[in-house]
Amino acid sequence: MSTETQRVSTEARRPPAGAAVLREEITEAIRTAVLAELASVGYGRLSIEAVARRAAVGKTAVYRRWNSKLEMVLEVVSGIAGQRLPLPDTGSLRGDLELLLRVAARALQHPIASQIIPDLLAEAARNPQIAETLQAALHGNQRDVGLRLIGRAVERGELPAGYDPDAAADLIVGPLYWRIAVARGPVSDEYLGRMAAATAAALAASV
Amino acid sequence: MSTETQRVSTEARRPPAGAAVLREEITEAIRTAVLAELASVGYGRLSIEAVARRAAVGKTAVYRRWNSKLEMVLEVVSGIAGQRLPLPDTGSLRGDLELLLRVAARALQHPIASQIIPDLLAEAARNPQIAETLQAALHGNQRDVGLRLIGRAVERGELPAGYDPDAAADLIVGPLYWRIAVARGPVSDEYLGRMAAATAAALAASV
DNA sequence: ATCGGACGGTACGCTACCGTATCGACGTCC
DNA sequence: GGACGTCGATACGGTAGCGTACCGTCCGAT
Repeated sequence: MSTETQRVSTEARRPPAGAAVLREEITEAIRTAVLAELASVGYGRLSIEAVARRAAVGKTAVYRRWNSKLEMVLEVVSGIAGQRLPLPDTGSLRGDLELLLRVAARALQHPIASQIIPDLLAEAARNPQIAETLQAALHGNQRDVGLRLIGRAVERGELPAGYDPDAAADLIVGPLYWRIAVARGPVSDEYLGRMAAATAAALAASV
Repeated sequence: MSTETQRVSTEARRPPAGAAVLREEITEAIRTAVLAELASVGYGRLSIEAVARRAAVGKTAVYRRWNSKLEMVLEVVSGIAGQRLPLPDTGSLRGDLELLLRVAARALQHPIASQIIPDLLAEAARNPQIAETLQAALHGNQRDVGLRLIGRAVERGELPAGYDPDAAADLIVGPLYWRIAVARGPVSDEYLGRMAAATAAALAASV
């Protein structure tokens, strides 16, 4: 029920017999509209009608793809948030951190993302479905990255073994998220550098 | 316009001539209802009618106090978030941090706060009025606390002078906020202790 | 050439809120 | 006792969105 989004076709879906498939261009227009609408009014106020209006599409076209606002939003955001980001080995914990922070900062500073992410995170506190989806898409990803990063540092001898990956993630992502999505302060290169140094020290100290 | 919330009486308001004042018990019932409603549906979906229903009060009573949902919410939340929290000097940076984290954790873990705060922060990204209010009430407060805390540490010689208070606030509040309000992980005493140690190290390293 | 299905558009009845107005009941001050 | 203002309650017309059911059109597969 939660994974089955009616009959979305990212590509496939064989035409049953006659013809006519859901047109991908229209699906894409709707996806874009969902994101724009999410950014401008948030999940709570998002309405199917407004999405259809913005996509310049009939309500019918939307309901043909998803049964509800929740289904629609889940499919759209998980498609985006599920992308894994590679994290090359820079040779040092400090370097890995700085790179990670830089990549994360770029992503978080995207105007649409910086509106949608806090909104969905807040909504996740009320809606288990959303929480689950974000958990799978975002946190899972971040935890993996954190684990890899720490694993390397342990191998290099920069950190002792036996680490709590969740606590590490808090230390790594927390300050940046606060800075960008909450306090909404400026994020300079120099700031990211200091942040990386601070985080490296924090990780080393939190055994 | 933004500071004048119609004619709210926290206490005063002299009866003009005849008599009959807005009854404080009712104002209080509405305030409670606003918070409960904010927690359960968020600012976006919050409706005056639902607030009145929950407070077991006529819509009239609400409109008599505030002209709009925005005014109402701003007055209610700033009344709560504006409370300054004292921060006794424990004698060491590490101790001050641990105490601060403990107090903040208690506040953030309150079930109503943990629903409302992320919601309003997300909404603040769209609504300048809300952003301004939260800025004044929350961040101002936190920055002050951070400044005091760092000032003491500098006096003690635990930290070098010339600190960016905003960056310090990111390091102090960020991880905890992420842990509680976003990742929603458990927060044990032991966790807070490790966090305080990590943050102290981070502060020392981020010159 | 025919058929099937997705398309935009429109209309439907229904519900929820909006913000305002008006009502009688009650308390409080003059 | 009279005046006044708040109280809950109810009703008002207006707007918005819901989810469904139809149109007639277009297009690709048979």
